[in-house]
Amino acid sequence: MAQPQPNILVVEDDRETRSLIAKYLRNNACNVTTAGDGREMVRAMTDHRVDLLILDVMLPGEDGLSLCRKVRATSQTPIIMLTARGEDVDRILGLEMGADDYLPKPFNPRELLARINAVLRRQAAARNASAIEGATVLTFQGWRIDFRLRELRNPEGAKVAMTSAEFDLLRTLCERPGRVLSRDSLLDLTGARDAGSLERSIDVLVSRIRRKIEPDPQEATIIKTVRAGGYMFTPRVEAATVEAVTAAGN
Amino acid sequence: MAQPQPNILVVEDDRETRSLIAKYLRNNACNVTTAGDGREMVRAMTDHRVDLLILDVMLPGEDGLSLCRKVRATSQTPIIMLTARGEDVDRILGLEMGADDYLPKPFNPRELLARINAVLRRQAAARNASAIEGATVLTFQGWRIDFRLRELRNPEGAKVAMTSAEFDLLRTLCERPGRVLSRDSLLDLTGARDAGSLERSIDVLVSRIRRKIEPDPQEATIIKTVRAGGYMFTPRVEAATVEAVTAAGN
DNA sequence: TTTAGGCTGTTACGTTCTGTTACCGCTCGG
DNA sequence: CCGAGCGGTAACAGAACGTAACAGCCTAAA
Repeated sequence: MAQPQPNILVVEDDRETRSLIAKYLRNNACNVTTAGDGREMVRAMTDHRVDLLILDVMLPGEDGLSLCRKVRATSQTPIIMLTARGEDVDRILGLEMGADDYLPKPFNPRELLARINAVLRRQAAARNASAIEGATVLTFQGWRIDFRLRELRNPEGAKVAMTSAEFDLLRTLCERPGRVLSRDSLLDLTGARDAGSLERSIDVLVSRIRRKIEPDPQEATIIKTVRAGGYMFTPRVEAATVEAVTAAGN
Repeated sequence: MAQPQPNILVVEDDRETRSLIAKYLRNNACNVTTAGDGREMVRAMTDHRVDLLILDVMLPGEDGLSLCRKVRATSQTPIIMLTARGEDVDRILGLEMGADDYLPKPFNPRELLARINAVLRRQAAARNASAIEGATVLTFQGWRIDFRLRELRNPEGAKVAMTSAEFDLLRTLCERPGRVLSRDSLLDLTGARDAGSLERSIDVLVSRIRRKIEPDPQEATIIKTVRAGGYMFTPRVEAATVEAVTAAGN
């Protein structure tokens, strides 16, 4: 859903198990990296983006539960825990709610794949839902976009005048950060399709938006161009929902 | 809306899971009470106000679905059900019983918090909407509009003269805050359609209203224009208090 | 009934917005 | 190094919007 080939990091000390899992997943449209312990895991996660973590509970050095908690402290990367025995399951469920799913060994690799897909799907849905449904205010790099008031404020808090079409496009982009959106789908998503418009009009709009929000419009950093692909909104986006609800309530 | 710290009651028999949820929520600006079964739940709910209920499906004695139904019979307290391992059956049952959301175990506490916020937000919005529907007096940004007396007062309390077409349009707009209304539907909603009038007449009316209520008519903030869409009333609208209605009425 | 005054929709004109086009520079493959 | 294709953006024209001005209509008082 998010992307055709999810990046999966397998953390498992037993070499044989590890390569077996990796091989099976690679045969099923996954990019797989492996790590034998916590240190290797950390290195792998700083090296490249990881979409999902498969984490053995029993590991040399720092154990899986502890690693799970640490990962959770800084990221929302989904985690599937592999437990040695069925009896441990309750303990893991009770003690460590940071994991998104667990799988008792021994397991059928097909089931692992099914759970991976389920977790990724759930996550994509949740992220999408929370962004679309609730949030009336999103923030990125200090900027603040308010869908309700249809206004944009820069990091200094000053209002930045946006026209309707510019606002709609920026909104569409920053509701889907990190995804490449084709000109075609942008026309659909902004509802500009009916108004009879060609794909190049998106380029012009992007150019006009960049002039307003990019520090150096010559070298775009917020809205990146993907050659032959479309555009991508790159900053991390966060919903300012909680503050908004609280503030609105009073 | 009710308050910055919502009162949440967690009903879950497993002590460890219960205290973990409670701890996490307390760290995230919630007042939490806990109960281990249905009886404790009822006692907690009579003791103090509960803004949201988190209800495990599997409970000793009366189960979660049954409790959910009973609560729904007498109150509108929002409910989030915790279901054992993702059985769709539970989900459907739970939603039919009147739960507002469900969450399959195991779950990420962040997700629980996100759903809590979503449910509370939804409820606040619904309550506000129904309050607006029946109200005879609405307020926004200190302004006060009284449908019965057909008068508008500014934040200083001074009456602002409105013609009846202006009043009808303003009323129509501020009864539907945050929604883009097309010129066409505005003609319908204000009942001006019969009077044979073109869509541009809405523009003129909006312009006249703005001159009376916008601080800077050049840059509208209360009634926003959505190009090729229509107009939107942006301020948060609240139904005036009962006392205020009485006072104003006499 | 007449008349004055206010309300309302229509028209017209200036302003702003937006899609289209054209031109130029860049990138990539050869 | 070249050519083809892609993207950035200035310039333009058409559409949408804001609003002043006007004329028809209604109401109320004389």
